[in-house]
Amino acid sequence: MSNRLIQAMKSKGLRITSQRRWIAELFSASNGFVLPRQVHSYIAQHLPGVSYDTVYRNLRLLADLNLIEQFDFPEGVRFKLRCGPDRHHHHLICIQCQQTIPIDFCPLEKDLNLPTEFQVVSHKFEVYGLCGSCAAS
Amino acid sequence: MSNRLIQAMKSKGLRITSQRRWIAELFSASNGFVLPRQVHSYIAQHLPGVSYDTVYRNLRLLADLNLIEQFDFPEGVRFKLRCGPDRHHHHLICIQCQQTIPIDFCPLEKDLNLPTEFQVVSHKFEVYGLCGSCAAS
DNA sequence: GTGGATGCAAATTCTTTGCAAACCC
DNA sequence: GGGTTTGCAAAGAATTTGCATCCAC
Repeated sequence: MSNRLIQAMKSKGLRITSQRRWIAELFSASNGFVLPRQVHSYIAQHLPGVSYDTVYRNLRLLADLNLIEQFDFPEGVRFKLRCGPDRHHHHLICIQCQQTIPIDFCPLEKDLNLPTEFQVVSHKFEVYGLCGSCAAS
Repeated sequence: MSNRLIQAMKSKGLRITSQRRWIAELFSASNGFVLPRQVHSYIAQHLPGVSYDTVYRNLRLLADLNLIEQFDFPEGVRFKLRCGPDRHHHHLICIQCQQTIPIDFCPLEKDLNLPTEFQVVSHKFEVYGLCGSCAAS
């Protein structure tokens, strides 16, 4: 029950309510991107009566604290547990199940030949496709 | 007045209204990402009384027809003219003025060492930062 | 003339906010 | 107990839809 997210929340001084415990539970069990409404219906299975805005507020809070990662998909915003600070990496993202698979390759480590006057601040690199199990089915 | 977007709209069988002419004008004059409301206020300067939903509907339509590119920024969705079919490329994107600068480098042409069971469908690679003029000011 | 496009208004959906009651520490 | 968090309800914002009128072809 004391997963990484719970620990991180504690260290930020947040109170560990049952709602937050289940949010942490969900993100720890999945490495994919989920929609706010998916989070809410998951929590509601365990805590009937949980309000949508509590879930939403917590997702926003966790994203602001940089504990989860926010990502804008065409169907709307999705969240996933932020990867540990171990090593910079990117992801393969399954377009079917939103599962993510880390990859080590980073384009910015290559010789990009960028115009010198452009000051790089950040970058985004993702590969979309079908993961092994989604491709099989 | 007969820019690429206008031609593309004609070839899709769309009627060229003055609203659409100004939308085409805007996208042809800019290589950056613009918000729907920016598009609307630009059109409204030339066509007072143009409705927001007409602009919005047309942006959606052009995006569906793949003539403009939709992109989700934190402040909301933005659009820009789709690059010509000349050569696959990526962009530097200025986080200040949303200007884009094409770059030839494509990570997928490199040796990524992806897991073989993953079927790649598409990819995204963008570099964010400050363009020359924004960095100077 | 006719079907597609527009403008208006209202409906949906998504996201945010205020506040009293409930609960964690 | 005290300050956070929650649930409810309502406000805002973004996006979509219905429909009569208008206009490009």
